[in-house]
Order: sequence, then structure tokens, then C-alpha cells
Amino acid sequence: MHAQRRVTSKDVAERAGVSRTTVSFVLNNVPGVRISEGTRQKVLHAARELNYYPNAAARSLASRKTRRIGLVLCQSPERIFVDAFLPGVLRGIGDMAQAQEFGVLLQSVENVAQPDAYTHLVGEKQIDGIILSGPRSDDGQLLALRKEGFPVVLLGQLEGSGVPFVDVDSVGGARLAVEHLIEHGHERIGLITNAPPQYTASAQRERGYRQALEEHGLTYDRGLVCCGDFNEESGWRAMSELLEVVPPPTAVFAASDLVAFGAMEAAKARGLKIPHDLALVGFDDVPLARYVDPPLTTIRLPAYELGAGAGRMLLGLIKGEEVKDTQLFLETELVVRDSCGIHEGATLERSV
Amino acid sequence: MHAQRRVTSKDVAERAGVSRTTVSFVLNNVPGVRISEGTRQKVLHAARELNYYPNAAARSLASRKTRRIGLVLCQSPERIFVDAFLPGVLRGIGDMAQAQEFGVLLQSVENVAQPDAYTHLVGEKQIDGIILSGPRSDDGQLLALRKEGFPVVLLGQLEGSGVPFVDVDSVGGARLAVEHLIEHGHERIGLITNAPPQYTASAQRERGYRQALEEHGLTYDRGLVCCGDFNEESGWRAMSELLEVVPPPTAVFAASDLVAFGAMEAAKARGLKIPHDLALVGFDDVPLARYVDPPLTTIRLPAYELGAGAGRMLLGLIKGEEVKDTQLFLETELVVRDSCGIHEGATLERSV
DNA sequence: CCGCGTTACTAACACGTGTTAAAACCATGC
DNA sequence: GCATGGTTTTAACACGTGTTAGTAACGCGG
Repeated sequence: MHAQRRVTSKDVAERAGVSRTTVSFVLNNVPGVRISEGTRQKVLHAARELNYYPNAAARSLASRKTRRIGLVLCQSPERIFVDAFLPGVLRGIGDMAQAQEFGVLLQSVENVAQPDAYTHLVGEKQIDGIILSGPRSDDGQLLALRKEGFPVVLLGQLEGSGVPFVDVDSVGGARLAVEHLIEHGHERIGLITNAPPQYTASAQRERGYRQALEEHGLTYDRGLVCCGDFNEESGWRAMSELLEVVPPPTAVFAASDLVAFGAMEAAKARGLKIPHDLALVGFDDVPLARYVDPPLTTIRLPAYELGAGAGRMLLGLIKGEEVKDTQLFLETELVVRDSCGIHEGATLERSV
Repeated sequence: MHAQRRVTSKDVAERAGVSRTTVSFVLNNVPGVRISEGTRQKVLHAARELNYYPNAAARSLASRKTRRIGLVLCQSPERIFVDAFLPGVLRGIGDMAQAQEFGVLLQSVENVAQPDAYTHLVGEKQIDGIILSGPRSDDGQLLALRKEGFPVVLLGQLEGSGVPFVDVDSVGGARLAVEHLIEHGHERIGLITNAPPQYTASAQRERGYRQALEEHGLTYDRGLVCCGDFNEESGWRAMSELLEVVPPPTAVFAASDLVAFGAMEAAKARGLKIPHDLALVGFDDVPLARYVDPPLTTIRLPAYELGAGAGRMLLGLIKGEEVKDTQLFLETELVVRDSCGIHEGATLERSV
């Protein structure tokens, strides 16, 4: 009727006229065991003829390795932001895994109150290692895992925890943005942060802003700094405040594109022309940054590279290699569009 | 040193003073086997005390079930489009899987030339069923899988193949958009398709456009139909053509938001005010649709529900339930913003 | 006391592979 | 002919669970 009986390594062995063990040796290229070229070919041929696939469960059971990694997505307040980068990150992780013939098991943790939602993956030995996106500092499970030596890599850092991670170089990115404005003559540059300062990323972006100012001999003015809170609404409010300052800034760095969108609308609502009356630079390069009016100059995050980096690092840890750079910061990239005023008078950018 | 020896069901059995089989009976709630409440509690207690997790590989091997489903993402030309919905779809699938204690194994197929990139998942028995996003009609592997009775569900349909699928009701969605325009007085309504007509989704959206016209006694005018090609550039070109027609349309339905963005720019470039001089409705509700100027009225696709529907259907097939609705079309939703002219004079919509 | 049905449990095998320790084979030199 | 050493191959066990067939305990009517 259905399913012709599964092909096992025993069938391959019989077909090739050898023992099952020999088949295993050949197919796994076991080091230290020399197999004559003749038998090797016989085995490979038989396996191909029978369309043999080794059973993953049996293999895992015997070898104690699953050839799978877990990707855990923790719900974060910046969901919209995370969503925009998820496809790129997934591709990065997927490519690395595929290259080493690993699978990727996805798990999303809805509820922060139930943080053991991914522990079962480890307990059941579903995976050999785990990539955790959006880690919470109050995640006890995480530290427990690490203590027992289970391979873990974070996407985004958890300061002081010592857990290996891959993250964006936010400081450098912010500096890139602000230096760009400075180089084009601006001296009064406002900052709208992406979030309250207790968020690591927020503090780092502010640090970059500060560094850029100081390195170019400009003074850091607290009055030119306002706090964003992830969404555009907060950007609107912050920009409104900044425009009350006298004299007002000639340029603003908004440390998040979403916040920048709100800020842009607020400036427009007051009759200001961007970039003519006010230059604006964002951060993240979310997909719609190039569509707003004017197209937003911003800092691109290396989504694919984040995923690929985390995947590569985790696979290294799993294989027991001595991974040296266990804390990886990836470089960002300045994407120049119109909102910064460099292209004054140019028409709508239509390229990718 | 490391890893205190794994806790097995044998340990639980000894601790509870029963046999290993009894443990299995209790933990799996095997139907038809009656266990006294006393032993049941003893077993559960022991398992909890020892922090016991059954080994997934062993369980798979013995039961011939993996409790995992595969999600295969095929590269499609509409990548930008797919990316925007991926997070929602993932959440939908993930939720359904999690509810039944299934895992989700992700696999992306980069290269169309290598379509067997996901066959190994089945051959190795990594998964019990598969969800295929962006199926190609020339995918021989797919039909082979189906023929041998392996549970498959498509995201997006493959006409005439008979493979179970979940898809958007594109016809209904397009009708919704066009009816909205008709109800507000428009009689010359142009269509810009999302893609060349050989694409199923494109043909369906045109059909919906046609149905809406006919049901309201308007005649279908070939001259008011132009072909888009996924991107905004094609939308720009198509809109330029439509505006040459005399008399020009008073409203345009662009069967894709991206195409609509290009069309919107083209209209603006000719000095037309949207929605005053020309009403515009899009399709997809990509995240940035609410940010363009004016915010785009469009048709929302139920991303989460697509994932949830596919997940539910696949899990049903796996459990051998008689799934009756094996071809599922999900309803869309009209999202009214400003580009259609209904809110004439209203201020920028700032709500979610 | 015996036979019988029901309930609660157990012994033993199956699942398909990895891997170790030992055996078979083979050529070589004495 | 035989010990030697190296190369291939094999038999046998381990991995941790699900599951069938079977047994002990128990109550009950005869």
C-alpha cells in the first residue's frame, strides 16, 4: 500500500556485499580507518542506487549529536524593528548551518513570564547549541545553560554576563552618522535617542554621538539631547522639544529610523523643509527608509552578517574549536540619501 | 567534570519504584491503559524531582514520529514582498506547532536549480510533514512526496496539482478594493496588475477587478489595464501610460503596494494631487503603506492567519485526521487610509 | 480449592545507527 | 611452513525510548 519499507544501512551493506559497519565507515569518512577504493565505490554506488538516507533519529541517538541548532526569538518591545531584519538574519544563520549540514530549529518565546519555553529543546536533546535573540538579563535559564557548558550565542549583548555574542557596533554607527553631519558643516547637532538610556543599544548610540562631537572639538550640549521611545510618536514629541531650543539645531541625528519618521513629520508640520532647513539622519535602514519624503539618510545594519556571524560562532563552539573572538561587533554602513542635505536639489532617488 | 550523566526514564522508574514501561505509560498518557492514581503521582513526582526530559532522538526512533514539521522557503522573485510577511507567517506556524508540542525546522532553498534541497529532510526522517512556501510548478520532488503520502501543505497554490494549500483570497481582495472605489462614485477605474498575467496571483487579482466592475454594471475597458512587474519602477511606467488615456481614469487600483508606490510617484510627478485628482488603492498592506504620503488605502493580507492555517492543516494531516477543507482561501481586509479620497481633508493618520 | 475475568504491572524486543575490540585476510621475510 | 605486521572487515554492544505479549495480584462465583 503505502511507504515501501525504509531503506536502512543494512540494505546498503547487503547490496554492496559488505558489512553494515563498513557502510558506516565509508559514508561517514571515519578518520583513521582505511578503506580500499574498491569497497568504497561499491558502497557509495549501492547507497545511491537504493536512494539511502541515514535515519536522523538513530544517528542522533548513537552519536549523541543532533546536527541541529536552535534559534530562539524572544519577544522584544522593538518588535517592529526586529521584524524588519528577521529575514536577513534568518538567511545568514540558514546559510551557515546549511554549509555544515546543520538544521535550524525555530522557537519563539511569546511570554517573558514563561522563560523556560526553550529549555525543553536542550533537555530533550533536540539541538546541539542555541542562538538567542533578544536576551533578557533576568533570564536564569540562560546562565544555567551556559554554566553546564552548553553552547550559546546571543544576538545582541548581555553586558557583564560573559556569554558569547554577536552585535552591531552601535557606537561606531552613531559616530558615522554624526561625523557625516559634522563634515558637511553642521555644528549644532541634536540627538534623539532610540529608547530610554537603560537600554544598552540606546546608551551606545549616545556614546557614539558624544565621541563624534568631542573628536571634532564640538561641545556636548545636554539641551540638544532628547529621549525617544521606539516609536514614531516619541520621535514627534522629541523633535517638537528640540525645535523649541534657541538657537535650534541645524541637524538632528535620530538613533532609530522609526523615531526619525516621527521627527520628520513634526518638523514638516512646523513648516520646516528637510533637508533645507534641517538635516536629519536616522539609524537602522529599515526597508521603508528609502521611501519616505525625503528619503532618509541612515545607518544600515548588517542583518545577514549578524545571522551568519552568530551561526558561524555557534557552530565553532559546537565543534569544540577554540573560538577566540567570542564577542563580535559588526560594522555598520552609512547610506546617504536626501534627508541629510548632501544631495540638495537632486530628484527622488530611485535606485536600490 | 561536565555533564552529570543524563537522566533517563530508567532513573525515574527506579526512583518511583516501578518499571520503566510504567513510566512511559504515565508520561505519555497511553490510552487504554489504566494506571492507579497512586503510581501515577509517584511517577510524575519522581520525574519532576529528577528534572527528567525524554530524549527526542530515542523517542523518534522508537515511535517513528519526530514531532517536528519542516518549513521550506523557496526563493521567489517577490522576495521583498515575502520578507514583509515572513515574521507574521512564522508566528502563525510557530503558535500552532507549539500548541501541539511540535518543533519547526527551517530550510531555505536558495537555488531553484537544486530543488532537492529539502528532500533530505524527509529522507532522513527529520520531520513528519512539510510546509512549502512559494512552490514552483516544475518541482518534481514535491509531486513525488505527495504521491508517497507524505503530508504536504503549500503556502500559495499550485493550480491543478491537487496539493493541499492555504492561500489568500486574491479575487475577493481585489473585488473589495474596486468595490470601495465604485461605492464612492468612481466609474473610470484603472488597473495596474502586480505582475505579468502568467502568475496566478496576478490573474486572480485581475479577475476580482473584473467581477467588481461587472457586478456594478460598469464595462471592462482593456485600455484601462496595465501590467506591473513586482517593483515600483513598473508601477511608475504603468501609471504614466494610464495617464495618457483620454479621458484618464479617476481612480486606479494597483494590485501590489510596491507597484502602487511607483504609481503614486508618477502621478505626483505629473502634478496630480492624490487623492484629490486621482484616487489610489493598493494591495498587500506592506508595513510602509501607512507611511507614504498620502497614506495608502490598501488590502491587508492575513499573514499570521496564513501561517496558522497552514500549520493547523498540516498538523491535521499528520495526525491522520480527515481534513475536509484541504484548499483554504483566507479573507482579506480593506484598510482605509487617505489615498482613496474617503478621508479628504483629514490629517495624517497616526494610529496603528 | 479452582477457574475466570479484570486490573496493574513487567520482561523482552524493536527502532537504525555509531563504535570498539577482535578476527580474517594478505603479503613479506626468515 | 610459519611467525609478523599491517590492512580490511566483522560481530557485538550501546544509545533511550515505545510497545506487545505475558504474568502476578485480586476479587468472585462455583
